[in-house]
Amino acid sequence: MKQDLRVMKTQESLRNALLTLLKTKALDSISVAELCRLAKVNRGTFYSHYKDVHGVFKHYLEVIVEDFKKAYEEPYYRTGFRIQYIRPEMIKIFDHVNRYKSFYQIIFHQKIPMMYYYLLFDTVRKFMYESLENNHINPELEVQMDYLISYQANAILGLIMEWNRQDYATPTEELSKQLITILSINSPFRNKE
Amino acid sequence: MKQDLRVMKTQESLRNALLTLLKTKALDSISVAELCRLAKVNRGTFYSHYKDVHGVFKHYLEVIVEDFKKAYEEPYYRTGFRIQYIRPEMIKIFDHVNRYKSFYQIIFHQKIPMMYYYLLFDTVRKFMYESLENNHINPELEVQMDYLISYQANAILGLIMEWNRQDYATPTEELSKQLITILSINSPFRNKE
DNA sequence: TACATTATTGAACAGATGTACAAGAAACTG
DNA sequence: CAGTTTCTTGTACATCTGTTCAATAATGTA
Repeated sequence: MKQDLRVMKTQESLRNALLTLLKTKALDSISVAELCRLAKVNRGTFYSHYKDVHGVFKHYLEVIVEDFKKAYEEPYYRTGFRIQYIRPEMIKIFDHVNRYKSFYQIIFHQKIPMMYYYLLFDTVRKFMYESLENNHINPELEVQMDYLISYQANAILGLIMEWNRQDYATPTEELSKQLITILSINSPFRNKE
Repeated sequence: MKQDLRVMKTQESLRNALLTLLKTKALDSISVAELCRLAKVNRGTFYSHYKDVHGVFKHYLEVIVEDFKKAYEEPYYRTGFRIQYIRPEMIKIFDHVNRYKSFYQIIFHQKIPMMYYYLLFDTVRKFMYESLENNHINPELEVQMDYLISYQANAILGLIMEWNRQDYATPTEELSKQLITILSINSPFRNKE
């Protein structure tokens, strides 16, 4: 049983309308009414498909997360996460973010709800979880996986947020070089000795 | 020139009403109209003080950030950030978050705008910036301060978010122990060898 | 205390939200 | 192709938003 043609038409129309509106105004300033007017969809119909405008936007995020996963899961990544190999892995991620920066700018915006951030956070966490499993590291250390993963995953997102804050001025190559340097620092705030 | 008494009364009334409403419903479900009804403040008056309900909530966040800073800036913290001394520093922060967890639960909620997260992020970044300056580390390494700081600051927030996700089940002592262990791992995903 | 200043109120407005329901239109199914 | 199912539409309603404005009340000050 496939999708009803009318449903597909309605949703596609709303998605196109959102893309059009996003060219000229911020996501959080787009109302359901405005979106429906442009898409020529009855407002009642809208509410039978989505809860709010974010519901429509979420569709794009799913596409992006899909690309994110693809960028990450290419065969040679499965080699692990050792520091000397981190560059080719990360540059792919940074390339991905760079490719979709117009969306990341929206997602990271002050007025946008945390839900999108969590989607990214969870995606990165899942990647790291798999990496850690494959490499079964530090069984002697008493670290709760969840904390280690959340620490590392959010650190990467912190890097990307900084990149976003600087309007993606840093080239991806430079960014991954920065990451390598950061990772090579043993303890984050050690003194020189 | 001090504040007008009427202004103070209005704002206090709105703040109290918000606290009352937060006991029974989520921040994002509280409308300006409802808040004003409970506070017995004219809606027009509301808009001459705040832009929306978040404007009122922000006041509490300022109080919390103030406490955060106090928790961080106690004299002996100025000793630096070396790994062996990180425990007493961090436990204070974790204690702070634990003390205000009902607020952090709100801030970290899916539907809440990123603005509060940025406020935390910026606060932690500022702390780290000062720590790094005092300890003038790795001048030989070519790291852009901004990236290093955003990486580290967001990593800590990742830890706190994970704590929040687990409903603050982990005791603060255990959490700071986890942090020490994580920091002691040289590269985040090194293989054992 | 009297006066000038400033804040609050109430009312009104156009537009938005979220929900409901009957009537009509479009799509699937045999 | 006909019939049934499902979706969309139009309309309506109560409530909320954000803004404006004149009238009124409270405050600070000379």
